[in-house]
Amino acid sequence: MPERIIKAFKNAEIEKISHLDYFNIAVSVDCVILGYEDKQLKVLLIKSDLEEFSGLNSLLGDLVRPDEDLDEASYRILRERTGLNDVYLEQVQTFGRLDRHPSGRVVTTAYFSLLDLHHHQLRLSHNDLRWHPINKVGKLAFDHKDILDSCLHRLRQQVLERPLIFSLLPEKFSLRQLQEVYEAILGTELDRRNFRKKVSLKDWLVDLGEMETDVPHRPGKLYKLNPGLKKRLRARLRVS
Amino acid sequence: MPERIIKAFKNAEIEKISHLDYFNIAVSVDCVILGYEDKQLKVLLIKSDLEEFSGLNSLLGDLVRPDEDLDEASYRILRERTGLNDVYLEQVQTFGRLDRHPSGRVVTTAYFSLLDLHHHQLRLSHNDLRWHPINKVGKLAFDHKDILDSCLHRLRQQVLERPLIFSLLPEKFSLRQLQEVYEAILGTELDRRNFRKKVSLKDWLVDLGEMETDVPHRPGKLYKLNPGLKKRLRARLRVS
DNA sequence: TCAAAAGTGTTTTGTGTACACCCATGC
DNA sequence: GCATGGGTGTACACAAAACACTTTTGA
Repeated sequence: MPERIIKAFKNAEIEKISHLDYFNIAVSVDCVILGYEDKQLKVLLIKSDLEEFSGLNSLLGDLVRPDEDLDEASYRILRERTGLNDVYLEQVQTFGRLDRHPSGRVVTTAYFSLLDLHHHQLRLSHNDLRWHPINKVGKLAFDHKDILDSCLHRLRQQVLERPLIFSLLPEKFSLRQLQEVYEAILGTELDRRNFRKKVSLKDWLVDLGEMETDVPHRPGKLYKLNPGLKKRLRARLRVS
Repeated sequence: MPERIIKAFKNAEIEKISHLDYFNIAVSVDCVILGYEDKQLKVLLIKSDLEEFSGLNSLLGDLVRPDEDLDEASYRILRERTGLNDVYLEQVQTFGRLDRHPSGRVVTTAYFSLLDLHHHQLRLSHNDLRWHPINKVGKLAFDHKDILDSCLHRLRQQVLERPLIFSLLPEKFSLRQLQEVYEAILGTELDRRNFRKKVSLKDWLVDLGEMETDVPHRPGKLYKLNPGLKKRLRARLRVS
């Protein structure tokens, strides 16, 4: 750890231990990358390449570089792993248990991200990357199950308040699709009439004047997210 | 940074830069320690001892030691600064801007803490520690104003949902005192009848069968926090 | 003509808010 | 007896929840 930082936190005890190799704490970010498919919420996981966790999956993370912000680091991971740039990302919590990483002290900040799993630009970086239905995620490497749970908890808290959910859908979608995404996230069934009423009271949607095609039943109207809200989402993100 | 960690995150680019001195990122915690006095919410600040911020106040923080958890580090700061051990503490957010610390790269995790400013065990560690009404906090050192704001935002979000507020009060309190704390936190006035109705519907309070004394008006009943909830608060904390 | 989902309104229930009067105490 | 806050209940508005039938399309 650089001398200047130690001096800035002037403290005899720190000076004593600061030169020990083990004093350094590594900083990483882990991304809970969520998508939606087959009426299920899915999370992108990779086979862990650590011996200690052989056979287990883990979230996508990396060490934070010295020249990048925490937010930037999580955007980088997303970009490297999915090829997507323009996605929703939110910091959730930082995990710092002493024994959370078998190779040493690593403090990690968790982010969740919502994206359209069928986006034409989506290119998974690696064969060992797979989408897993969140209801079927078993044991994960590290404390990644805790991280996943805390991100899902945050997502459930926020999804009714703020128009996050649209990042999971293609640009054009029907009200049924939208409702199914909510049901997948919240794990409950919703009443169709009440749902439509509630959504129509917010200013979230724009009627495209188009209809579904290729459905084996009466086609529904198609909507898109109110373009004014996209900006607000980004602005909100920048605050953190 | 230890070799083992670099190997665990196997990545050619990291290996290249990992031995540079500046690669190391320091990890700190900062505590927004809140108390309540004179119908105002107050935050404990200290005069910054960095030249770059001379004349400014800052939050209480310290580097995280290699052998302590993030949560432990924030408890340690609290203990060192106030002498109090048994206080409410919650992690809020992690701040990692590149230029947030003038001496180098420091990523900090923010916690807020609620305590009884008149607790008999409270012993401030330092003469430069002062309680500042949150409405009169001006410019702070580092990004500490952002940190304070984000903690206050979180506190306001949570205070109606969960029985956090009692940590700010002495063990015995009247409904008026309780209402005044809510008003100080939320920055609004509340209707007394509606407030009492709302509180009585929750299971938060136990009627002590005692009355206020030494008040120049009709004395009110005294209450304490339902003891069952103290445990829940601690349990909740442990999760993070 | 059948299956599947679209689309639409009313009633009930619960919750939040506004508001006014009498009571107990200290001075 | 007056000032101060304690203690209580009711009416209204709004939001959430329950609930059923007709319509449109493709197969």
